[in-house]
Amino acid sequence: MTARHDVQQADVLAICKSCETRQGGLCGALKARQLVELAKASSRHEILAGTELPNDGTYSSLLSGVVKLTRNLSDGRQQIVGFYFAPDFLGRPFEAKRPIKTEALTNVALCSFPRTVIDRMIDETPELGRQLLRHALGELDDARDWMAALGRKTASEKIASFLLMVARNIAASGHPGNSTSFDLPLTRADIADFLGLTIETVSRELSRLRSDGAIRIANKRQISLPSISQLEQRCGD
Amino acid sequence: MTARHDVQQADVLAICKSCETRQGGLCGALKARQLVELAKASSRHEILAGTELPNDGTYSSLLSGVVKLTRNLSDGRQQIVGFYFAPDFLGRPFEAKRPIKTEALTNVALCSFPRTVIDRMIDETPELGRQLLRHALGELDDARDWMAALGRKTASEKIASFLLMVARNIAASGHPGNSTSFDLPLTRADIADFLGLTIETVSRELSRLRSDGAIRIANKRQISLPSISQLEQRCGD
DNA sequence: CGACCGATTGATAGACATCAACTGTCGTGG
DNA sequence: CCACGACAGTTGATGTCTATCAATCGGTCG
Repeated sequence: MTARHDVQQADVLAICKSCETRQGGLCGALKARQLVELAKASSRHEILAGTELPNDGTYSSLLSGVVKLTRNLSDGRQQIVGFYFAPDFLGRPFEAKRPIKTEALTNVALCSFPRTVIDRMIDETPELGRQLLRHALGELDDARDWMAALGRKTASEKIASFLLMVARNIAASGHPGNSTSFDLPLTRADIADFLGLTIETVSRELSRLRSDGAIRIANKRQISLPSISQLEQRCGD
Repeated sequence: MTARHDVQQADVLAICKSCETRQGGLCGALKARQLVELAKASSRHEILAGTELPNDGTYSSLLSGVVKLTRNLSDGRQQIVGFYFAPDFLGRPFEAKRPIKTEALTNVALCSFPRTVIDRMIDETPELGRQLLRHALGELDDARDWMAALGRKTASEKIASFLLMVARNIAASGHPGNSTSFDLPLTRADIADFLGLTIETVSRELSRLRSDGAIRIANKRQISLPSISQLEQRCGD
């Protein structure tokens, strides 16, 4: 964790520049003066894979890595209810109705902001509040998409949809448009907990997709999608 | 639909008073002057059961009735991804990533506001934007709760959870604390589409709950829950 | 090396879906 | 008034998808 009270305005702007553009405009809603103020109040964190993120009210930009949100039933059954991929934005103002655990799937780098600073800026800049609302609604859309998948898709459609979702979020750019490859940041158990399946079913369906030629698998975690459009056929929607 | 350009300030405040308190403070965030302005721009609508609600950007208070949100897969499979019960607040700024259909399950009464008026008031009153964000996050919590149910609960747990959810939202008040009764505003097909089951399974599980004494059913749609706490045991969480 | 963990694969079981028959209710029209 | 069909719902017989139980494999770490 690195404080930044010493940085100069020019430095700050340089630091923010790289993620500002990628963040879908969250910081982009701010005036330069506010950006400087925010950056000065920000702090960087590195979090190891497997660590639970504190659930205080702070907001963070996810600079790198993948984070999962899980909800548990009383007897230990687990459901992953969401992911964050860099460069996404984490943070939950107001407390949730139900406990949700936030955990790093990979090593993670965060740029965190105290809640008080953001809250004050919302008052000064309604556009920032609008961005937060837009972001929350985007998460809501995602959750509802996965509700449809969990309720109505077959195991194999779930897997196909899941692989495409991951690919869209972390696939290395520079691939020809209709194919891609990436490292899965999840274990089979995590995939199962996300898709409402067992690890055995996940494994079987991945194997089937592989033998069908729809995907290639190297070393368990490295996935290639030779034809994205072909995989989309298998999604059910 | 009734325009209200003629009403006086005192009338407006009287009209709003009854729902303002119930709405979890959405209009409560407004100053009296704004409330008057908003009420003057508002219009009442009555919508028949089974009708699809227009997906323009307008916001509405749901004064009475029940509304469902559905998402469809390409081959006709359907998933209900949310409900609105009076007195809730409907309205989606920014367009959704995926098409979602909004439909009245019962006859519905709405008090609608043009988007432009609300948007301007957000600029004037950041607290209103905060309320909208809080509301969206509440919907997100609900969606994630149902993700866990869809992915990890058994059919019978899903039914129990569903009945409790409906009861909490529409049960007539005045019941002794641990029992309640209500009319289901949904068909078995709707319940199935919400819980990711078939109508036959829904019917069977309802019958089983009835023969277990956990619920009583009169005329297919009138449900009594003799013991809420006993039903909560059957929810899995 | 042995223990452990993630993953794969096989055999079997079970929960829920599918197919089908039937009931009761309602509205329509002869 | 009753016949008729349409529709919501229930219940039974059977099928199938995915879970469960179990064995095995490869990699990693102490």
